[in-house]
Amino acid sequence: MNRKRCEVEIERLRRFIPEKDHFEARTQKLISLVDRLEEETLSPEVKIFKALADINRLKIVKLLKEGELCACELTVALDNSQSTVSHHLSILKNAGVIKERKDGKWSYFRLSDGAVIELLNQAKLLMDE
Amino acid sequence: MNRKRCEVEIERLRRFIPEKDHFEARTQKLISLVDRLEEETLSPEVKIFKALADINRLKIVKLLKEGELCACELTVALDNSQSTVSHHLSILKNAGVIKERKDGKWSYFRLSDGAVIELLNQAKLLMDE
DNA sequence: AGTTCATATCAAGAGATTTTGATATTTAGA
DNA sequence: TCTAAATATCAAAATCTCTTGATATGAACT
Repeated sequence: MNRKRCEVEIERLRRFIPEKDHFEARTQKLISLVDRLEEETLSPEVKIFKALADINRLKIVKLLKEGELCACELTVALDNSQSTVSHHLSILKNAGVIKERKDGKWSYFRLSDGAVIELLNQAKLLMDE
Repeated sequence: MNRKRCEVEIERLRRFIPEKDHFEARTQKLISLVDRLEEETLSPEVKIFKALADINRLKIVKLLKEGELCACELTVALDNSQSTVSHHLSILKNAGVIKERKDGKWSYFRLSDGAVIELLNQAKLLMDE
């Protein structure tokens, strides 16, 4: 969002809003808010939400709430192909939602933080409301 | 996930795990967990995460944290086309993340609940960790 | 060393989402 | 009633994401 364009737009919008002072305040607030929204800050957040925005990955996360599981157990549980599960696990790991521990030929996964559970709880709260 | 297939898999896995009793307990737990994961319960949650899994929609939500804004203000702020913003707003509304109030020819949007802000806070917590 | 199993990676196809431009709908005001 | 503005909707193109099947890698066991 570039500031010049925004100011041009303010001029345009100004014509349609009766209380000019109030409008002035609104758009000023808007401009400063947009300026503070940096894409670099937002993309790790998008990554987390993207990671949770899939039914298979959400199932994985819910299974891991109860404790550590290996990739092979998750493959059985989800009834998906091995490569699909591996792909989903890498997306979750990449987003920082889960952590991996290797033991011989097995890979064990666990939730990386209690914040994940809180995230799910808040989503449920919003859902039920 | 069907139970019979799961039990066949247990037989297969049993051969690779030394402590049979421990394994038995693990897989039993796994079976009961999977049985409790219903797709119907999970999809509204997926919908919420999908709604937040886009940089433009996340920007909208962050702008709305500070208060109500109309669609035209959001269009200016996001520097996107009118139809794109309208589309993103309808996805957020549909997921229950935002609420709409119509006033004349304007549509004003606001976060539907404090849970949305908490959701973002938890994501940030996870991100920073 | 050779085999087997667990997991990762890759390329291709199927499917979903996002953006765009055009066109509708609704509301306010002349 | 006519016009202009705000928003919604639609179809098509562009872009992602998911799944699959094939193959690669690396650990454990013989």
